[in-house]
Amino acid sequence: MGTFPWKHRIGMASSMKKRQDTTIIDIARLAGVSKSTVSRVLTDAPNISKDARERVLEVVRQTGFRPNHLARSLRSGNTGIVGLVIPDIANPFWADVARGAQDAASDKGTSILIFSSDWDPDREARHFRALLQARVDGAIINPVRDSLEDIADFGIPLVLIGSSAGRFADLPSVGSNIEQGVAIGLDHANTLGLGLPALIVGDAERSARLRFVAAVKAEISLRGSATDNLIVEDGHYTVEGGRAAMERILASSSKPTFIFAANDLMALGAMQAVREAGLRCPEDISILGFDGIPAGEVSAPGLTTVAKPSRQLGAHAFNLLTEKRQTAEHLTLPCTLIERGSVRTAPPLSCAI
Amino acid sequence: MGTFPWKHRIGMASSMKKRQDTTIIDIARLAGVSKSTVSRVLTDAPNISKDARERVLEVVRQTGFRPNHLARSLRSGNTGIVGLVIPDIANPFWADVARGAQDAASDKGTSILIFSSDWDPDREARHFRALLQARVDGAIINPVRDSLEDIADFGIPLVLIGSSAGRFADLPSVGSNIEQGVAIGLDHANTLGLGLPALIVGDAERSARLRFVAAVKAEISLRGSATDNLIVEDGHYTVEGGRAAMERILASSSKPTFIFAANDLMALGAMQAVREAGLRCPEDISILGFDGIPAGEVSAPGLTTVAKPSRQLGAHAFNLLTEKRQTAEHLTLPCTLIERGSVRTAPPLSCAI
DNA sequence: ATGAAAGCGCTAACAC
DNA sequence: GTGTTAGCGCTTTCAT
Repeated sequence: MGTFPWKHRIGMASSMKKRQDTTIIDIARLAGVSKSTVSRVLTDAPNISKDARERVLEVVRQTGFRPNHLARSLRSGNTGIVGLVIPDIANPFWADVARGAQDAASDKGTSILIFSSDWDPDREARHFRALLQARVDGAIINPVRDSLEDIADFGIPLVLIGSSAGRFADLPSVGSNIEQGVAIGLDHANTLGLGLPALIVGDAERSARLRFVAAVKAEISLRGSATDNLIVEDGHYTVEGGRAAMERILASSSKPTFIFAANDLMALGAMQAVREAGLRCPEDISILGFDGIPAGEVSAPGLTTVAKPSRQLGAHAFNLLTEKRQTAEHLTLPCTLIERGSVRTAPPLSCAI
Repeated sequence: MGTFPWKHRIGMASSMKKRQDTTIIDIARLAGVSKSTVSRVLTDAPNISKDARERVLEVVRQTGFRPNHLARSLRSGNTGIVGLVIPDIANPFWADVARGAQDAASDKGTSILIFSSDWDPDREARHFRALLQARVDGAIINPVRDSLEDIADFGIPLVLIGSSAGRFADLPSVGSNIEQGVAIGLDHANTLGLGLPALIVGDAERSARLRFVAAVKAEISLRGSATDNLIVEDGHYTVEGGRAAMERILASSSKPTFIFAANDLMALGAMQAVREAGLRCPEDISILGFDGIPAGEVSAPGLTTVAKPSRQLGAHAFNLLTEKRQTAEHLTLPCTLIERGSVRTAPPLSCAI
């Protein structure tokens, strides 16, 4: 429990307003009313005479009084704080999700406690505990694993976020529509006559991988092609992993000309590998990403990708948290295609529409 | 004030442990001691019999009891929460700073309330208020403007972070060493015989710009060159701005072969502009960035840049906050050079060592 | 419409 | 060493 014995107090500056040791009682005395009246004014309670309200408000203004949120929370039961547990705030996709949640929360006067789990169940558990003790009003979490036994009876409103979120029928969730995203990506590729993609995917333990691969296979089957010998390489969701995966693909006997990566970081890594191998993107190999992170704008060529609505994801998650619903709602937001330069746009002669 | 009337409570799952309505009193009764004893055990106070301690601990374990942090905070005066106000959590540099602070805080059992100010004084002010009301134990802030009148008498421990942080003598601060960073960048360039740089910088209102330009001029003077007709273009710290600035430079009569951008985003934008103009980087134009964001790894060519120790910045800021010092300490962390491919490495014949 | 009083769950004097 | 007693600053009945 970090303690802060050193209360840095400098200046006193211009206004000379005292440190916040003023309480509701002082206000009451100054305004010539009881502390209940002050409380009522401050909480916008009904049945307050216009006169009393104005007197109190005036004193509050003069003193610069701000009610102690802690005391208020202890009494009323809610803190005006929600928790957000994501894999890594330094990951651009998740940072954007956090930003979306933050903005939505800010609109409602709520603050956000952010934690990074690093996909580590232990860290995740620690963070859950911290959230509970902070008595947050609710939490938005991207569950590390598929089992949530520990958090199911958290006793606070929960919203799950991310690809695997929808799997928990009991809990409200918001995620992007992977299937639709894969569909528009593959649709685009098909329009350009790109043929079957080789896949670079994330870790097998995470259900996101299964879902992505399944969606790709479904989409390919739909077009009447076989999915049996689809190339699938692990890229661990990182640039380095993507590069290594691409190197393996390049070294193999198969010579795919179209790579579909399950996230942008891996796509970018693959792009580097392609370049380092002396090949050109998109002329020799087309690369399609999945995320829509800003880094894809500045690569050369720019990364064509299926963008997830990261910010909206965060915003909707927050809104879901505040709405009082009886049934667990499952929101699925659509992805959009961002065309940049990493996919060969000039279809060959034998192009099939 | 967001209220959460809907307490989603599902499952009851396996453990059937009740909702946290258990209090320290229940524990006391169950353990056959008084509530003070329980409190003492829970706060690791001295003078507790081994026997009592064990009985209490056992009951706590069985009930899964977790003390109400709110009540504890109200009484003890500290919340175990610190605030972090940065320009934008979706900005990779700041996200990394946040991550550093988060990790340092996590080690000490402290949680972090993160806010994005968007360089907007109003938003910043709102966030300050939220922090105060949440009764955080302290705050790390990157001040939007150079005046801090409002926050000087915050009454809570404060640590300033960022380039302009050191300007507030009264408040402890941590920032990266811009002068040293500029020096190693320009040193590198000089070694390669790159000549005078054209600068792409941020907005004039922020002191960071002045500091950067001043450092560059100082460094150039030191080498005996004139700094009078240094090219300086605004890039507003964004990719788009950097691209536009580069286009302006390209369109001008001056034909610099070396660009030094005050942040990586602008450097990356400049790189795009160079490419779009049909020129090559680094053969025709060398580009040096300043930040060290991951996106610089995946550009083509990779961005050579002066990296700020973003994560350490956050970590040190947090540590500064918790340390009890009497004097306001000013920490300045060194930058490091990351060589990638955007600076021409083969010096011309007329190279000066 | 307003005041008095009773806590929210916990920590910190103060007794013993 | 342990229990008793006050509150922390606020919201919320319950009277009036």
